[in-house]
Amino acid sequence: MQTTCKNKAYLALMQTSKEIQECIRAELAKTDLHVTEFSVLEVLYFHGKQTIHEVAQRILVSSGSMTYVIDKLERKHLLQRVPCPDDRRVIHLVLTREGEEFMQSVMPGHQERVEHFFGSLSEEESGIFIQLLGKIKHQLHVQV
Amino acid sequence: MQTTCKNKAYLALMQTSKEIQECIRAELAKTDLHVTEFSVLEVLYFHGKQTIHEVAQRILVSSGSMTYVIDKLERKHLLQRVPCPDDRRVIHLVLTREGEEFMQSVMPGHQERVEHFFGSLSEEESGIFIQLLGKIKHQLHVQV
DNA sequence: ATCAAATATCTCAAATTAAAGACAAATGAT
DNA sequence: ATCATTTGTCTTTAATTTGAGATATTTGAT
Repeated sequence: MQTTCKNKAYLALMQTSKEIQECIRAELAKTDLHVTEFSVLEVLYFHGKQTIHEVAQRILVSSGSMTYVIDKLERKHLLQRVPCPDDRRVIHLVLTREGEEFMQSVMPGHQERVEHFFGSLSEEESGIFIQLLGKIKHQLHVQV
Repeated sequence: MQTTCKNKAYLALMQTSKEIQECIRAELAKTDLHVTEFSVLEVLYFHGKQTIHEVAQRILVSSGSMTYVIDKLERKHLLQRVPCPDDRRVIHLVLTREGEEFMQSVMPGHQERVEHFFGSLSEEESGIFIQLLGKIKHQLHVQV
């Protein structure tokens, strides 16, 4: 029944991320947004105009889910689909002014919460943590 | 548009865990099991007999999902519900012999994959990683 | 002993997600 | 220029998950 050190790391990683997701969900409940919706807005807020495909790759959801979640966000007037004139297959997503304002009002609290989550880590430890995650993430794409 | 160091850590954590989950899903596709089903089996495999409630807490899914997923696993003869005589509200989950054998056949490959994911980390780094996750996880339960 | 509150599981409806395939547009090889 | 391939989005269907409420049991206070 012995688990290796790597397995411990794996379990800790998966469980911690899930707990964080749960906290974020609870936080977002007040705003009538779900985690996936918020993730889309977050990408646009930080990176500006993006194609649907780009956003999907960043937040790792299927194209079907993207359509669904964009529909909802568009109905809430938080973002807009903008067809790309250069490539007619492509649709860009942009925050509406309302969406921008919404994010500006929500992000401070969100950031604060994130700061709190990682508050027990020193700057140095945060740096190390990011670096280790980078190594792991890189390794994921290395073929066996 | 500047993101803090902690926010980078947060995004890296969430994205890496999601990518890993995606890898695991792809791996499990061959076995006709879904991630949640496998997670339940994993808990039982490592910790032995557990109540439904205990498993739910470990893998962080709702009670409704537990019922659903246990039904499926029971139909596949991989585990059994065993009512607890001491507390008649409680139901224990135990791997069947078939379930035990299945896990024994699958775990080596799974472990190998996990080892691969974390293969770019030294033993020392893995230890640090676990330690940092522990700090973060602990902090999650600290009230603001 | 009684009763309110807490706990463990289940049920069912609604929301979310993924998976597969369809379609249109762009790309690249010939 | 043509055509197969790839890319980006959408549609549809089926599977999964949550959330709220129901039930049964236990616990703890009176």
